Amino acid sequence: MATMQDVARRAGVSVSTVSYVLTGARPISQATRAKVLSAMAELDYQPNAMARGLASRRSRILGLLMPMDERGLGATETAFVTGAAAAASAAGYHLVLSPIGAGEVDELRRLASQRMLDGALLMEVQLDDPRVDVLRELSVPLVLIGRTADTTGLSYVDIDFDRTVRDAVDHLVRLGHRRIVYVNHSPATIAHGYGPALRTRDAFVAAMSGHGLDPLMIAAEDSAAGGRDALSEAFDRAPDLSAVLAMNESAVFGILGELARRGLAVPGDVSVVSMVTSPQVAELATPALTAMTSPGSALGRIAVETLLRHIDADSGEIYQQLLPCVLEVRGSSGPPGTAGGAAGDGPARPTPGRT
Amino acid sequence: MATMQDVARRAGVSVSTVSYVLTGARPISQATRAKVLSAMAELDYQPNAMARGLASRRSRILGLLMPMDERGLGATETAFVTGAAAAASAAGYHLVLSPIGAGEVDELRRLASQRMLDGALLMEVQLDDPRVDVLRELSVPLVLIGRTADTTGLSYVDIDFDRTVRDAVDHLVRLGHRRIVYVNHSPATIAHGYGPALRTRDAFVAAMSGHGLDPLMIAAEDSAAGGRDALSEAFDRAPDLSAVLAMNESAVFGILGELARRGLAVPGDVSVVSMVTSPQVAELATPALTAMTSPGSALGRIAVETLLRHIDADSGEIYQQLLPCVLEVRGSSGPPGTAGGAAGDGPARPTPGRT
DNA sequence: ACCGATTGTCGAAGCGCTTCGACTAAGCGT
DNA sequence: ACGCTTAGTCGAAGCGCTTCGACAATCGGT
Repeated sequence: MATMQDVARRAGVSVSTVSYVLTGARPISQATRAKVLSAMAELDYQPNAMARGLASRRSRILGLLMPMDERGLGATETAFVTGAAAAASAAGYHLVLSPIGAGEVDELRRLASQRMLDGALLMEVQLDDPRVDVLRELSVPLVLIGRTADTTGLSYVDIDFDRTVRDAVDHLVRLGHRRIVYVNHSPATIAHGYGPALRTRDAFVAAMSGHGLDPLMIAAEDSAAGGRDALSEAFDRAPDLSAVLAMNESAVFGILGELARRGLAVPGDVSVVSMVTSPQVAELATPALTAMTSPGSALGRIAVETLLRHIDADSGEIYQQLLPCVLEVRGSSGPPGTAGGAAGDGPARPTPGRT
Repeated sequence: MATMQDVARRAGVSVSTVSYVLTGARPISQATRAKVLSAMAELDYQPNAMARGLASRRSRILGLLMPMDERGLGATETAFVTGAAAAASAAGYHLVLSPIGAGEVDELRRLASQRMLDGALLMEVQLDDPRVDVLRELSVPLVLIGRTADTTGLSYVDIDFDRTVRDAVDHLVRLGHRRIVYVNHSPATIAHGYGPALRTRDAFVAAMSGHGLDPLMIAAEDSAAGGRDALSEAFDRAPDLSAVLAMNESAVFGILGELARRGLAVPGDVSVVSMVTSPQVAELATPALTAMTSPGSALGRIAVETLLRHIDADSGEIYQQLLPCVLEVRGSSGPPGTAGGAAGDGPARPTPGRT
């Protein structure tokens, strides 16, 4: 392992000069810079991260605090991660993921108070997230992915649920649907104040009302069984329903199963649109699901850029940004009342869309 | 931020003594240790990771190199990660995940040659994985999750595919099935030499032969459509088939869809068993899938323990370990030829055009 | 009672880098 | 011509920790 000493010696300059070449903290002449760079290349020099971190009090590490619940990560999350990692890498930072949720605050405190993190991105943010307090206390810059209840003084990036729901409803209404039911997360989740569930609920009411339609929402457990039950309830309360908008990725499969059991065709009898769903999951269903695809990778990039802005210009300035999901029409939505016909991948009135 | 100086001063000892208390590198009397510890507590002291890393040439960071493909992470992977993180944390190490696949070798080289990693765990190992070469060259200890073609001198932990396939086949045979078809990954995947596909193929042949049965394998594309096609092919080649064993999580949903389309009940007409599938995914199907559940969390723990053994006793000793998936019987498997009656969720059979 | 080993502690020398102050040599306006 | 800023470089002082050698004190064993 070559050190900076070696490079300096070989280039015939002092170590501080080498350092300045690397960091750009002071002007260096073209000639010197060239000598230094070629010495580095010849020695295959790589700065030692620890030494650099110690001296500069900057680790060049960004933490991505990502709870890993049992149910795995959707493609949305992985897209987010890769987007974020690419952005970090481009800026000369490392992005390290740590499976730290609102529960494991201790581990976070360890990480942060050892001064390992220059900043942090929080995923799966709770309305009242203890991780925020820990990081603030240790004055580690942070950016939320999602939103806490009180976002004053906090930067975040999040999905624009209002816009997303509105676009989804518009899609169905434009196809001719009037009776649309919204299958949300479970009552418990809603009662617990889970942001996306609340925001989409309100957005759904607003969007439907805007079209002069009656907004019917049903809360479903996050499981296939929950979806089946939700669909039954939906038919009880609105026998004439022709479209389902589902927030709940697990329930969607139950909904489809129950629809099939009742001998109803998708989208001939009932159209189904899934929210915040990755293309990969959408393709699992038969027919493939028309869905609102989340802007995972863009969200990741923006989050990192925002965090970096905080880090190296730590004015108290804050940035709050929302990105909508984009509609991708696949086989599960079509005009109402065309049972037997429009099935499959049929011409469901293509809509421009894609990330 | 309190430093070690502060602690030493407050405890009335030298810094080296404080250090020895922390690292245990030399014996310290009970009395002194107590003084030091209480000084630490009072000052809320946390050692600075960078300084420690620089001085000791050990970062106490383990890298988990986890490719993040577009399709997201299964529950198996997340269980692995949490298991690994817990084990690392218990040993005083940090586990950082880096979305580094066989493609992004440069990023890995950066990470490793900056001496940031004390060791690495490689997920999604390819038969000939360039990451292994990079790490060896930089002499970073590593443990594979999975296996390369040549594992001499390499430690790994992996799923015991032989045992897993055998258990799955035994389950079906014991239920009375004779005609069992194995739906593997795609021909391309197999041709490319993907380990699990090859190993399960061979294990399937062995297991079936052991029962005096004819081993029929079909390679399916990794998609719902691939599953549908595979099932059609299966019926062409074995009209009397009564059970499907599927390796391919994406294809399973297509298989179920096609079964429903043909008006065949699961498990009344055909039993379906899924391999290496998480409970969460298994529950998505209707009926829920009987599946071989992978030992994700245990795998993670063992991998970390193995890696640590390498790190702090770097004899050339190697460890190679296999863990089987365990059978979890749900609704999709039952005795053959009991259409209408069988176990599971009951009459899941009518209705062309489900899912 | 004396030796060698062990236990317990300290001071000091780094680990490989950044960064501050100092210095030289130009370049500028006046 | 004068001081003054700016570009370009160097030496040295750390950053907060680990670890080595030294040394005093204690402890059997004979």
